[in-house]
Amino acid sequence: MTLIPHRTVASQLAVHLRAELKKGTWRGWLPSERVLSRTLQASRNTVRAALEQLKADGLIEPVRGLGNRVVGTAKPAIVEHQTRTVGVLIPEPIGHLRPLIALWIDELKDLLIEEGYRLRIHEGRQCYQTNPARALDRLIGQHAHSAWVVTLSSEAMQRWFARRNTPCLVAGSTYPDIALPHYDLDYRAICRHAAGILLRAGHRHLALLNRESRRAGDVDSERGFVEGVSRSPHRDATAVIAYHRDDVDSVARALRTLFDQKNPPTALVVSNSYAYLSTASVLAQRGLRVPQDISLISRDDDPFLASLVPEPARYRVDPHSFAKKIVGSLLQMLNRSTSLRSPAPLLPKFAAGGSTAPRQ
Amino acid sequence: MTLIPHRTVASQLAVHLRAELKKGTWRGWLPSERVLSRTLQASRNTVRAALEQLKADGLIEPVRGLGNRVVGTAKPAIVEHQTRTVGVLIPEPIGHLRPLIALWIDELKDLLIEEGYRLRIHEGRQCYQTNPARALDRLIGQHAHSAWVVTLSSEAMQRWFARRNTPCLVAGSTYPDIALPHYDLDYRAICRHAAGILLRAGHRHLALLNRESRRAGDVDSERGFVEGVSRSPHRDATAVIAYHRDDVDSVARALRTLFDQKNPPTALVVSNSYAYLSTASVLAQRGLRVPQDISLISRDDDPFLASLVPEPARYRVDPHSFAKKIVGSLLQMLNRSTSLRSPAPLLPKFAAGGSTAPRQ
DNA sequence: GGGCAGTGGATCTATTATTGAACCGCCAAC
DNA sequence: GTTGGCGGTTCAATAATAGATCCACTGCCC
Repeated sequence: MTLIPHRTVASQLAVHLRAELKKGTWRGWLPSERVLSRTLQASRNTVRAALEQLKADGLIEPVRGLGNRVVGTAKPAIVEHQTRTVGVLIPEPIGHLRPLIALWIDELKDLLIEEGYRLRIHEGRQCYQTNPARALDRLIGQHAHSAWVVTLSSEAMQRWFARRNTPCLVAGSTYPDIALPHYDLDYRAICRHAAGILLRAGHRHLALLNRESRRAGDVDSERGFVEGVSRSPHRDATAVIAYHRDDVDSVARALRTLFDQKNPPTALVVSNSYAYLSTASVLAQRGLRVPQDISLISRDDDPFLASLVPEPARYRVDPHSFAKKIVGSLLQMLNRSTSLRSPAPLLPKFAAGGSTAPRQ
Repeated sequence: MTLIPHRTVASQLAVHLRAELKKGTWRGWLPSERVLSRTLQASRNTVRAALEQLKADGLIEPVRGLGNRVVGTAKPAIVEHQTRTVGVLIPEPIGHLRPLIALWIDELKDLLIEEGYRLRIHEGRQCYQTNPARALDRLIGQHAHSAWVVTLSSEAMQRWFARRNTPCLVAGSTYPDIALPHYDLDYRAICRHAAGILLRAGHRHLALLNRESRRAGDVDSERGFVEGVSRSPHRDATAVIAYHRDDVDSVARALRTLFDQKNPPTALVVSNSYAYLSTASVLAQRGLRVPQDISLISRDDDPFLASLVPEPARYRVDPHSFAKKIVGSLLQMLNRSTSLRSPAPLLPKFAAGGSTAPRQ
């Protein structure tokens, strides 16, 4: 599999070269890249990719016009015997997270074990507060992981990690001007699409039920949702956004404010599958029926949604492929093969379900 | 460095598979190509390319419709328990299981790694059919695990394992005359308790929505439920049991037969949290309100239930302590220190929630 | 006997790694 | 200064791989 770096030719060459260096085959300067390319039976590009890894480890130092100088031989031993663990930062006990998140973290654990890494889960509620610096300092200082995977991260957390050179992968979206490697769903496109679906079904008063905390993904959602409505040909279409926290009551409150107004929405996009459950049951208590009285779309997926009647229209994600992308980026980062580009965000497939209907 | 492409993934896999074959990891038949592709993290095409090399070496012999047969019957290597792995047998992909089950399997994985064991998850739908002997023969024969953990097991499966001396722990209840070590919740006590709660609230027509498959835990539930009603001082109390499968439609059908009869129940115990979701939403569609029109209790717990309005009355379980019990029994079994007694079944705490009300 | 789920066999497309070849600016030596 | 070799960069073509979809075959269950 090409995503796993050590299976690529470049990484195999890097391993080989590291061994040769350690043996002391070359002192002073490496053979030129063109020569290496010939002796190692690989193209110069591939050799260069391998050399890049050695450079990142501080073993060699390329000098323009001269060659690759051998620098230090002490380092690699330390690199080898490093802990080889990866930390995952989550805000709550894993049992409280959404099942889909638990699933991909689980997959990530398996994939990393296969690669010789152990995954350590850190439930650090303090790191998710408004000023996380102290908590993060302590946590990251205490645990010498090879890399960190940060889930559900706040802007302050992302800024903190961006300032350090701790290897860090954001599982989720990043805020506009933060240059951290990240991987997430394309929430902007999702919500734009959801708005389009509802508008085409004849709805004109749409609402987005969004998390109050405004994580990057939520901001993107909002942006996409508003775009979807404002760029539509329907000039009479309106978009309202209501905010909720993670508890049931706040969802109920948000719904009350939405539906107690004069011109209540006829279609709702819910940004979170737990909130979808709350929404569906609160609407049922108010005597509103899905989809006859109101159409619902869930932005997030979770296995339990399949047990609802009607089945929620939602954007389906495969936790396995999500975990694979994450682990791919992670290993790339751990092997320092190249400077990491964030993979393109994932655009999940829309499953129509039965929770939307044309406006009556 | 040879010119033979040692560097392609396919060739690396071939090397790896050759080594595994020599070790005697698989006897008789190789795992199916699709399974190999998953465990080896490579596409089936690549796996097939690797298998082709083994075939050319005469190590395996593919049989259409059956699998890849191991030919070179060198010798049953004596490396029996060097593997130090534990197999978990589940009927569906882990993402389809209830989150709570996924959670304790996850915990189990962590705890076992700490003990030096690897957990291998086997999704064997065939092993859950009416006659699982063949599928089990093949699965258990193929994988030389130190022990097996069997979840959601049928009676036939338990009998199969009881006849062997394969170390096996049943995660769940056992059928009456089967002497396998097991650990589960005390479903009999739970359902007896649930019936008592509803009777004390004035309900007289109770129903239990139970799984059709009648696993041991479901049988216990039924027994406890009937006991709870029949032993009550209320002579006019009746207990009905309706059966459903694991799909939403069958739950809807079961509910229809319950509520279309002349004297419908006013209180319902649902044996499964997914079925609880289906039940709640079907009732909402019929215009019945919880708890005003009907009281509900969920026998099983799952995190997502907390997002429902009203919050379901249910029996709460801590997946961590459940996993610890399982791993405790398992390690006792693996170390063969003493003959294993099954730990006492767990009686979880009742959380009242808001889904029950006195009969109007 | 038919339906069904699982198997290897085969094929297709999209993505990615790798190749092989340009060209650039830099360096030291002639 | 010129020259040839060096690393740095880019590019298009190619090979490997992933991932999906069919097929024919097998055995089990109904």
